[in-house]
Amino acid sequence: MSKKIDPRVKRTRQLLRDALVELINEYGYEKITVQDITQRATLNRATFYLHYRDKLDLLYQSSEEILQELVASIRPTAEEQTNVALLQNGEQPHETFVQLFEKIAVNSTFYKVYLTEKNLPYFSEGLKKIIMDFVSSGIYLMAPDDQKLTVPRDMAIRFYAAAFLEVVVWWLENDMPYTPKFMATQLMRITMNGPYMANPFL
Amino acid sequence: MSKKIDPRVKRTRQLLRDALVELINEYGYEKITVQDITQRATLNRATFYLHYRDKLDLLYQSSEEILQELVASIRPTAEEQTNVALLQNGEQPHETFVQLFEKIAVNSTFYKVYLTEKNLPYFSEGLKKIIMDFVSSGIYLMAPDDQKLTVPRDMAIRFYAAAFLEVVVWWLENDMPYTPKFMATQLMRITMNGPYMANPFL
DNA sequence: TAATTTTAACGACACTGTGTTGATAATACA
DNA sequence: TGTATTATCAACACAGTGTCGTTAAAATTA
Repeated sequence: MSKKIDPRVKRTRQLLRDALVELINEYGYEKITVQDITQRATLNRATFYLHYRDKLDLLYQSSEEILQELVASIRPTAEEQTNVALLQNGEQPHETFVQLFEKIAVNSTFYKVYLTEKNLPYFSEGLKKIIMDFVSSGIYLMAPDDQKLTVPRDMAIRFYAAAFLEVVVWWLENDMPYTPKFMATQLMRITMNGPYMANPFL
Repeated sequence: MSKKIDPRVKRTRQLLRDALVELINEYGYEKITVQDITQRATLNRATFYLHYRDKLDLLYQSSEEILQELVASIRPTAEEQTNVALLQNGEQPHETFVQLFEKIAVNSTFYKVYLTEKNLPYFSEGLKKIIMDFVSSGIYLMAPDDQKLTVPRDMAIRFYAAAFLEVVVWWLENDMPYTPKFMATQLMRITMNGPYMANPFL
């Protein structure tokens, strides 16, 4: 049951999504109107409403599409899901996060706009939730028992998810000065060892 | 040179700011209009424009006021600013963060609305910047030399600032289940020791 | 207290952007 | 080729904005 999509529909939606990214980048999400979007996409304004309810709906569907694609592209290896030793090593990058940075690097122009634009609905929150899932299963693997945690579990999950997301944004804002692998290594180091080098006098 | 403020002006602005918080809490920032705000404040719509340029301007000035008040209320002790030993102890809460949580607790209804409302302009970013300053000076005190850091300095600052902010939001969303002192202690523990209890087999 | 200044209230206005509709033209597909 | 489907276009009512001129109320000053 292959449902064929009218190529005109596909074309129109792509034009609208591309126009949205461009205009957010140029003027910011709040400033732009449906009129602006359709004008940039060289489409009639009424056509917009044949596909999306409003500006927010267009943004939401665009965001979902990209985030779903990200999740689908990150498949943790079976070994990594069970091998605790890999996670314990503070110098060994976590493969999931290497893939995360790599995938973002491929679509970096898109991610940069959607993540660095302040107060853009949905996208940052959506990515944070995805990262929370990764963090949550990572912590569970290392410490299935709450007593092995230094702080309440849900606090720890949100602590690191927000921190990781912020580092991703930092990386994009600075035009990706390091490789995905290096970034994943850094995240692992700061998480396992904290901000300071081990103090021999401690 | 004491500049006297007309009490009518003070009253009007307070009414508008209170109405804004209420309506954000009830309907969300995006949904509400200047009309709604003045109606809730029992003021004429034209009066609004005598004091603020638009809805965003009202939000911005309200946010600035609260954040300035927060900064002013947090005065680090001289000892804390120089005594590295206090910071090194992972079980001793940092006094700055105790005060931060305490101040937020006092105005918790306001902070809860402004911090948990998604995509509210200015406020979260403003608080994050304030926390970044605290984190930055804390890290500088512990590690004035970059070689003593596990990751690049600006990356570490943003990592922890975002993480701390997220924990504050988590605390408010869960209706402050722990005391400010406990929260500050938790932040210190997870920062210095990481998420997992020290492993004797490591 | 009385006079003067400042601010709020009110009604009206043009303007922008929205969401929809009905008719027509263009495109896709069987 | 014929039949859907989709896009275009002009027009419409509507909601919200920002401003203006006038009038009323309140605060400050003499």
